[in-house]
Amino acid sequence: MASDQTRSAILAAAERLYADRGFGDVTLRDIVAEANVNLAAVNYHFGSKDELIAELFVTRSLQLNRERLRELRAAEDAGGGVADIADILRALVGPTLRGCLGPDTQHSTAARFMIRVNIESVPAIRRIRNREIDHLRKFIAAMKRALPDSGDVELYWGLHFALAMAQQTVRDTERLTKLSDGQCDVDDVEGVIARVVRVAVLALSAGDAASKAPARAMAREAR
Amino acid sequence: MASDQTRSAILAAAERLYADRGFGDVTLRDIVAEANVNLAAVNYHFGSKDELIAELFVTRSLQLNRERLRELRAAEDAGGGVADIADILRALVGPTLRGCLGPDTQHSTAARFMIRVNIESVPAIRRIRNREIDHLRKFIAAMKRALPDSGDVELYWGLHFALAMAQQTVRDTERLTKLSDGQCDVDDVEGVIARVVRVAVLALSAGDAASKAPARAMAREAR
DNA sequence: GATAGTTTCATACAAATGTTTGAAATGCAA
DNA sequence: TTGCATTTCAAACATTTGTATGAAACTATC
Repeated sequence: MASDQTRSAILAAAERLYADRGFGDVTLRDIVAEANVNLAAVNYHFGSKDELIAELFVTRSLQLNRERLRELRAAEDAGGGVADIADILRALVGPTLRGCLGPDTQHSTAARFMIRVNIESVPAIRRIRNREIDHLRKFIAAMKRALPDSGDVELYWGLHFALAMAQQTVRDTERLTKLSDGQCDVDDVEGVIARVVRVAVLALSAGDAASKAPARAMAREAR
Repeated sequence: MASDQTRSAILAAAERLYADRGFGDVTLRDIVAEANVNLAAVNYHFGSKDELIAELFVTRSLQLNRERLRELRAAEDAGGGVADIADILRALVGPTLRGCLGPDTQHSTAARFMIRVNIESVPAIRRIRNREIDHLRKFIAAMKRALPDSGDVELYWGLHFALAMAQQTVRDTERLTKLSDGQCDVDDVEGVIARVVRVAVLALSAGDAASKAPARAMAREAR
C-alpha cells in the first residue's frame, strides 16, 4: 500500500459528485474523470461501486455517531451521570443539523453528502443504516436515566419524533423555505436545534400525562 | 381509444411491482411481463417510463390531497368555519398514516406504493412533489383561522413538524419497531395519529410562549 | 540492478435498459 | 367489404453501466 493518493482522490471525488448530483446519476466514469484516475482503479481499491458508497457512508456515519456520543457524555458528565433530557436530545439532533443546515453547508462536501443520504437512500446505504439501532439504544438508556418515571414506549416515540423533525428539516428545507416565503430561517442552525429539542422535550413530557386523554380534548385546552 | 385494458394493466402491474420491490430495480420488462402486454406498449401509452411513474404518483397524490381536504372541510363545517387545530392537523396527517400504516397495509397496493414514494424518492417524483406547496397553504390558512394569535412562523414550523413525524413514522416503521422491540404498536393507526397530532398541537402552543426562552430552561421545568 | 509485489492503464466484455421501428393485427365507420 | 385509424407485436437499436483482463509502469527490497 504505497500510495493512497488514488484511493483518497476517488473517495473525495465520489463524495463531491454524490453530494452535488445525487446517487442516481453519477457513474463510475464520472467519478474517475473527476478524480483523474483510471476507471479500473475503483474496482481495484474498493472492489465494487457499492463498496465505495458504503465506505463513504460508514466514514461519515461514524463521525456523526462519535460526535453525538461525545456531546452525550459531556452532558452526562456535567450532570454527574444523569444528563438533562434536553441536552440528551440536543446531542442526538445537534450534530446532524449543524452538519447539514446553515449557510456554510454550501461549502462542506461532507454535509451535502449526508443530506443526499437523507434524501435518496440507496440500497447499499439502507443495509448499513439498520446497524444504527445499537447506537440509538445508548440514547434511550440515557433518556431513561434522565426520566426514570417515563414509560419505555414514550421514550422510544420521543426519540423517534426528535429524529423525525431533525431529518425532515434537513430533507425538506427547500419546501419549508418556499412554503413560508423564507420566513422560517433555516440558516439559524442553533435556533432550529433549540426548536426541535423544545418540541421533543414537550412530546416526552406530554406522553405520560395525556397518553390516555384524547388529543381532541388537549387541543381544546390549548385554545 | 378503444380499449384501456392495456393501459390499465400496465398501471396496475407497475404499481404492484414498485410497491413490492421499489423503483430501483423494476424495469419496463418486469412491468410488461407482469401485465402480460408487449414491451412497446408502455412507450405507446405513456410516452416514457418516467411519465408512467409520474402518472401513478399523481393519481395517488391527488387522492391523498382530496381526502385531506375533505376531512379539513368536514372539520371546519363542524366548527362553523373555524376548525379545531387538532382536527386540522388530523386531516393533514390522518390520511397518510391511515393509508400507509396498519395491518391491512399488507393488502393495499396503493398504500405500499405510497410508502415507497416516501422512502425512495426518484427524480421523476421529486419534481412533481414541489407542486404540493399550494395544497399545504390551504392548511396553513385553516391553522391561521384556528389560532389567529399565533405567528406565521410558528404555524409553518408546526405543520412542518407534523408532516415530519407522520412521514418519518411511515418511512422508518421498521427501525422504530426494532428499536422498541415491538413495544411501539405502529399497527394501532388511530393511536399513532392521535400521538402525532398531540405533539404537533403542543409544538404549536409551545412556540408562542417559549419562543424566546432557551430550551434548556424549559427542560428544567419539565423535570 | 535484478526481482517480486503493487499499482495503473487502455481496452474489452457482458449484460441490462429505455426506446424505436415497421409490419401485422384489430376495430370501426362508410 | 373497403379503407382508415388505432393498437399490438417481435425484433432490433443504441447507449450506458459495472466489471474483468492482461500488459505496462512503478516501487521497494535484496
